[in-house]
Amino acid sequence: MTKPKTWTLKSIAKELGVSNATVSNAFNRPDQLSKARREEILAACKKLGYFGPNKAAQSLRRGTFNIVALVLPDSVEYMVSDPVASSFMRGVSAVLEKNGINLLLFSGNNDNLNSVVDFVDGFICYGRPRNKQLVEQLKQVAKHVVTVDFNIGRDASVNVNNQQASFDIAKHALQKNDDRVAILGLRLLDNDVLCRVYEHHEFEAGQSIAHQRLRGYHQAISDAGITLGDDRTWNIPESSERFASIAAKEALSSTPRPNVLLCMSDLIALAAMREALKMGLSIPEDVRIVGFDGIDEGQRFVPKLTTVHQNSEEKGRIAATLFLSKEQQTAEIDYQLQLGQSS
Amino acid sequence: MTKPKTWTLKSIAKELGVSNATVSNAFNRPDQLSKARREEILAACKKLGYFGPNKAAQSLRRGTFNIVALVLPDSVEYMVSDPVASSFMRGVSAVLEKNGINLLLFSGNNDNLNSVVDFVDGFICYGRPRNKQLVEQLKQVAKHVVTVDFNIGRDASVNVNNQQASFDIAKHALQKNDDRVAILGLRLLDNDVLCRVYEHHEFEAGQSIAHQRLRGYHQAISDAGITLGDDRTWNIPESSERFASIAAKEALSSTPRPNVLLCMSDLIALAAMREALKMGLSIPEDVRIVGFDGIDEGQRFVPKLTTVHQNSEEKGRIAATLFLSKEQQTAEIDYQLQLGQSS
DNA sequence: ACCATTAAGTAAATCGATTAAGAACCTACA
DNA sequence: TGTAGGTTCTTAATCGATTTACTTAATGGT
Repeated sequence: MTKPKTWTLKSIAKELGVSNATVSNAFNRPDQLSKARREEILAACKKLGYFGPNKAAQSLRRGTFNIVALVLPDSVEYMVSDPVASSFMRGVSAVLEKNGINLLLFSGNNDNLNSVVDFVDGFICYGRPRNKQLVEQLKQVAKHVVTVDFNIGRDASVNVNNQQASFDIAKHALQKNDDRVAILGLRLLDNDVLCRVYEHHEFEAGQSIAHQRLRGYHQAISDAGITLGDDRTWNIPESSERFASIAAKEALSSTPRPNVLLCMSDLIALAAMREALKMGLSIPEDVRIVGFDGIDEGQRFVPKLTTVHQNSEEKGRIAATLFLSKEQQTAEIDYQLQLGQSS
Repeated sequence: MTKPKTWTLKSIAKELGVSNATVSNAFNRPDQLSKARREEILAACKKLGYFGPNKAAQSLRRGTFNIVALVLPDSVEYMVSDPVASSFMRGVSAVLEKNGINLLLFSGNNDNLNSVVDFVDGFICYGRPRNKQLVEQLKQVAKHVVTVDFNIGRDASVNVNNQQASFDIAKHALQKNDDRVAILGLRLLDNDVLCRVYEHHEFEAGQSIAHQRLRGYHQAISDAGITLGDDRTWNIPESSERFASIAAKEALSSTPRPNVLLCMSDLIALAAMREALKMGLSIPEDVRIVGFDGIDEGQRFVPKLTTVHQNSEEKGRIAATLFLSKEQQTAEIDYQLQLGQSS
């Protein structure tokens, strides 16, 4: 007498001659019915092929979804390609998975949280999204948010002290006050262009990661008694080999030819090293190059890359844990200088 | 007079003095009401801060969700680490993103589709899941499925001819009939152990990628007039450097020392090359090593890796496109031998 | 003036569940 | 015997929307 080909709570209840509530309780609240009844119902469901309450309906009613959206700074596509970002994702997913929570990838290219906000429990936001609207929406409509590497004054956040770390690595790279420094910056500007940046009034105040790191560099440079030329900074729109190579080539052929290259990511630094070697320069004699992130490939490269290592995976784990705990706090993550032969 | 702090279709309708249906239509079916009414309503909603129908409720009613679950062969964690897998993901996400569809990561460690099946439009399944139950459930309860690199006789699938490709690469690697061959297999067995495999009766019939590739190897080996020793096959449970190194070291120190190493992934092949070099062997003179996948790092390694290149990103794009088109078909993907100096 | 057609909007059923409130029955204790 | 308390189960409201069938009014043709 199996009536519907796909069972619902209601049809099951009718079939078994009990009320809706009883079936629901059998699945959710064992204390609300007798053990005998419960087992009888569960057995019948299994036999009929009803696998339990529909999650979509359940979620609507309960207002919880068992899904968290990971807001990426860029397209999902880009995210998966970036070793640092995927490390972070690895950490996040490990924790969520253990807790039976599903992970939804939300592209930073979207301009509206709206399309997902109604069916997720909240957001983990990895880096300040380019789209300012997203930030506003996170503040206003998100049920729960953990931000990473930036802050919106809501719920929790996890950060690395980018400015301090950049200061440290730059200080290490700089040796004499006649060093010729150039900076290969990652996403200093909002637009997507690869360009040489001459001036940007937001630099000293901006809260993006790039701006924080830039301030660290600037401080170390001025501490070393060096004056940074106003055409010594490049903006690379994304951490990809293609863009980085072009910028590096340009920087290394600019006058005066830099002998110190401060790179805002390891991917950029590696591309720069490849270009430098291709141009016949030796590292670190002719040019010292330092990176940021601490990806594996940097340690395998010859010469080994000098960089700031941040444990991205740990960062992901902490972000996810913070999310689940619903605590309201700011966690600061450690970093370490990783000294190689590139500087 | 803003009554509720969070608006619903109903409360908005009451506030504006129109019916539920009219507000719904204003958002979804412009032809059902006058232009004037519609604009009036939309403007009012914007002003009051109602961002449109709740997606969770909408989904429940409509039965569509704008979410597709990507079923991974392993944990999300592992997936993000594997360059081939992330390439694939990149392709999938690029297409989905363009179509406004969200991507949910579903770990292959889950033993039950149940937790997500009710709120996704379907599944893209990357490689046969270890968990047989998952396969059964995909067949039975999924609204729509596209399988990749395996087949369940439902909806669509996309495949590479693994057996042919493996045959080709092995044929290329083998030169004389006294070659001493060893195979570093990836996930030949269901369990998670790193081991030397002496015999496994499913090998010749199995449909997993590993089994297909193994058959290709076997065929090339026997075509070359070589008899493969029954202790010349290793099982590596996941494509990670750690496991691969151990297996490679073992294989290279086994007797008779192999002079041809057939590796089922580039990651494995690279680890094997590192071990071989560490042992003072020269490549390809002492040992010829070939991989499978065609990842970037293989092309940068010295000596350059000889491998089968499969365009994983394209594979992802095709899988996603197939999913969206809802067509029922099987697509076969090209591969190319990529000849380096490692064989 | 009459009927058919179209446009604009509404009432109410429905998607598939959860849960507060209450009914029916049983036990136990003074 | 009456009442308090505890189990066990049911009724019905609710979550936030979509959509079919229907009402009403306006238009037009003959």
